[in-house]
Amino acid sequence: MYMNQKDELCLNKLRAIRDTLEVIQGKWRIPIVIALTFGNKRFGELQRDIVDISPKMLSQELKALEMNRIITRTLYDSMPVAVEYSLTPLGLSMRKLLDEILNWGTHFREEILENRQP
Amino acid sequence: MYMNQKDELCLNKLRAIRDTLEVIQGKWRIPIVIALTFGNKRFGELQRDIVDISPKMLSQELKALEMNRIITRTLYDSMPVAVEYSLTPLGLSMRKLLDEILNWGTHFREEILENRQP
DNA sequence: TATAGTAGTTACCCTAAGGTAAGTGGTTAC
DNA sequence: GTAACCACTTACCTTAGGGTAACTACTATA
Repeated sequence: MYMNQKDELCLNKLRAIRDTLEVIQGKWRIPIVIALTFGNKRFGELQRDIVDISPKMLSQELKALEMNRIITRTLYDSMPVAVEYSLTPLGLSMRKLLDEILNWGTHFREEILENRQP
Repeated sequence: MYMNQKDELCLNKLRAIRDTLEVIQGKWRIPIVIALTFGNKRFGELQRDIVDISPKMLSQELKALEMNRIITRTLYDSMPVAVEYSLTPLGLSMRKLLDEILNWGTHFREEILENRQP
């Protein structure tokens, strides 16, 4: 069986979409990225900024974001030890995507609320 | 404790983001929406277009999308019974969002592959 | 010496997401 | 009459995501 161009294009699109979703999916990754758009932060700062996140989830999601090259972990060999997290260029490139997610979410809520009480 | 404007703005943003993620999250919702951007489709057509989706998942996700007013289900009282799914204006308004998800996914893949063999 | 802050880790648990396989009730074509 | 298409539904199972609580190892301060 041969694949035509349309099928191949479609598969590429779905793959790109899955890639994005894999990176942004979950409860905490976008909040972490957004927190870091306000500047580099340390583990404790992130924990205080992102209300309700546990150290386990924060640590786990930071590792995943680092593996995906969205953030960088910098260890300062000071006493006591300090760790700083920051966005990579790839992380910064999520700006437009995050804006669209935000915009559509706002639009969605307006539409739903609007149409609930006509 | 009072909340300042910055905190409130941040909470609104996170809520909007959670709203969007709730709608697009999961393995099948975006593929379904994308399939419907090519035109109205019937259950069986969707099942054939979206490779690997089971009737259970398709039915389940269609219901969720309908509840979120992203798609409409139209029953034609013909023999045999025909059902057609189509995007609502709200569903159509996801275009830019989907484009950004697609764009960033493509960019992400390029960056990752690029940096793997420098 | 006890307390708090640095940055996490580990063990355990529960729920939700998703997959598999089979069945349902109707119609139409062979 | 039986096979196949339409649009699903149901029961069952496995895995992944996420939560809680306690613990680690080190340092600084009262």
